[in-house]
Amino acid sequence: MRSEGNCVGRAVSGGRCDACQVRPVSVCAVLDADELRHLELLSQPSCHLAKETLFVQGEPAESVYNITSGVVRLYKMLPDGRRQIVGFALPGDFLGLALRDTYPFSADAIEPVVACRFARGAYAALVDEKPHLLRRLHEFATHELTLAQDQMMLLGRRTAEEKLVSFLLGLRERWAKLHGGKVSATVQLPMSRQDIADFLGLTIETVSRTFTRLAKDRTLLIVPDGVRLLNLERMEMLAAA
Amino acid sequence: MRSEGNCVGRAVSGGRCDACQVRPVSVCAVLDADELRHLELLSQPSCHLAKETLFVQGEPAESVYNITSGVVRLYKMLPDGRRQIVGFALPGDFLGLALRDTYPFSADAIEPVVACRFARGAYAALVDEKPHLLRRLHEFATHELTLAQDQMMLLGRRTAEEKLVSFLLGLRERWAKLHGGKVSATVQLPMSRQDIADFLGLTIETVSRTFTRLAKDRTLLIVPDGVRLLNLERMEMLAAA
DNA sequence: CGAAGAATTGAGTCCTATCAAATGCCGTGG
DNA sequence: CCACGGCATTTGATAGGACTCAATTCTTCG
Repeated sequence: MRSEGNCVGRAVSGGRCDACQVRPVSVCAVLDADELRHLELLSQPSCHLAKETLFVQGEPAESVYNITSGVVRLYKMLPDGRRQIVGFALPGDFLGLALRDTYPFSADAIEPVVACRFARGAYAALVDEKPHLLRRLHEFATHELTLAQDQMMLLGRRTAEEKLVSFLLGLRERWAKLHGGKVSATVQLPMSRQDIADFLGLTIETVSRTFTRLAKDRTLLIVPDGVRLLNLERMEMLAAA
Repeated sequence: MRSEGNCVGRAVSGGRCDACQVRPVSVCAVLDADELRHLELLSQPSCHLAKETLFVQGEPAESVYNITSGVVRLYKMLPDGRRQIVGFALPGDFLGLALRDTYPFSADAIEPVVACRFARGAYAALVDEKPHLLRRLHEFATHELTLAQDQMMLLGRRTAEEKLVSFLLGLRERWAKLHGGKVSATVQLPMSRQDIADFLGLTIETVSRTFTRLAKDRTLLIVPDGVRLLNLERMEMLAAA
């Protein structure tokens, strides 16, 4: 039982690729004006409230999504309730890279999310006739794979403190790319402590304690909805170590 | 300092796609006879002794590889020596899916390995003119991504026993695919205990103790270079849990 | 047969998890 | 405006699973 994710009122996005803020960093960046017009015809704006589910692991993958704003958590669950977040999708990210028939993980909006939604079949057909689009999808997929392998290193071999610091630096990097390369000392954290814990393979208590310790160190400052990084050098040491 | 990986004597493989045992399960399965002949011209047989390094993380990616026999470990290291194995490449697997300019991880042969090696540039050029080959690479990449995400769940949220059992069942599945779907109760383990530990985010002692416990349980039997699964039902319970 | 590496086993410790309680935050409604 | 309730987060006390260090034992192979 969840909303279909249609935007209230008129189409907010999806019909307006030429004005799209995230196009340069998203899959669509490789399409020319003609192709964009074609894409617009296929796209449906899709808006989601915070905590709303976009799709559930194992369900038939009817749609693929291009996130235009907001953050989405992607996760897998074990039958006993243990959860592993496999990634956070930021604006510009694409959900459904595999174009497979069922979703390999669940996804829900962490904050209000706007996305371009496409019927998977139609999108796959477009990809079939546009090799450069396929090429782009492949680049995105292999980039995701690299991130996943880095995360394996993090989950398997790093301490709680290293995990948290690496996470913050990695997120900072991703926000910077979205903001035209401008890095900020403040890292926005729209996700909860529990989400962070489930991403890093820790408990919420350990995440909280580690934040507190780093704050006492003056390594960072906890601010509303984020952290301000005070000692970048030390953090980069910890993340590299 | 490592051998160039040229096979001793005449070309053993790489020039004989039509006789290739792993072609049906590998990337090349989508190529027709003409394309295979073209591919043969580009391919260079590449043989590697046990423990030999194929390539090192960060190096310029001169070659891509199609494994025809043997097992390769793929891993990342931290400056202080901690290691995370991000995957084991089996016959049919492709190394260099991303076609990027540097290798994102290191690779070495666990046992004697034979592979088809291609200059990355030439292979990329071929991919550019054969969209169905790109499509195939993309399928492989997204499959790898799914495996990586499953591994994230394993590393972040499973206990030592669950990790080991999931690993054994997963490997059994992969061997079965290679052997035409015939599953065997015995799982070959060409990798060392240390390799298994570094794949599962454990220490060698914990791996060893967990094996011993499962053997005392009569859940499995430790045999030379592998294990025989005695209580599949119990193992599947543990892996699902 | 003997050396070297791999694997196992044992004892003790530590990092992170667990359980529990207190505090902080925020939107609602009196 | 402020009290209240519900949820998120922090903090505290304790426990436990996996790690570390150390010593055998088992394999392999010259």
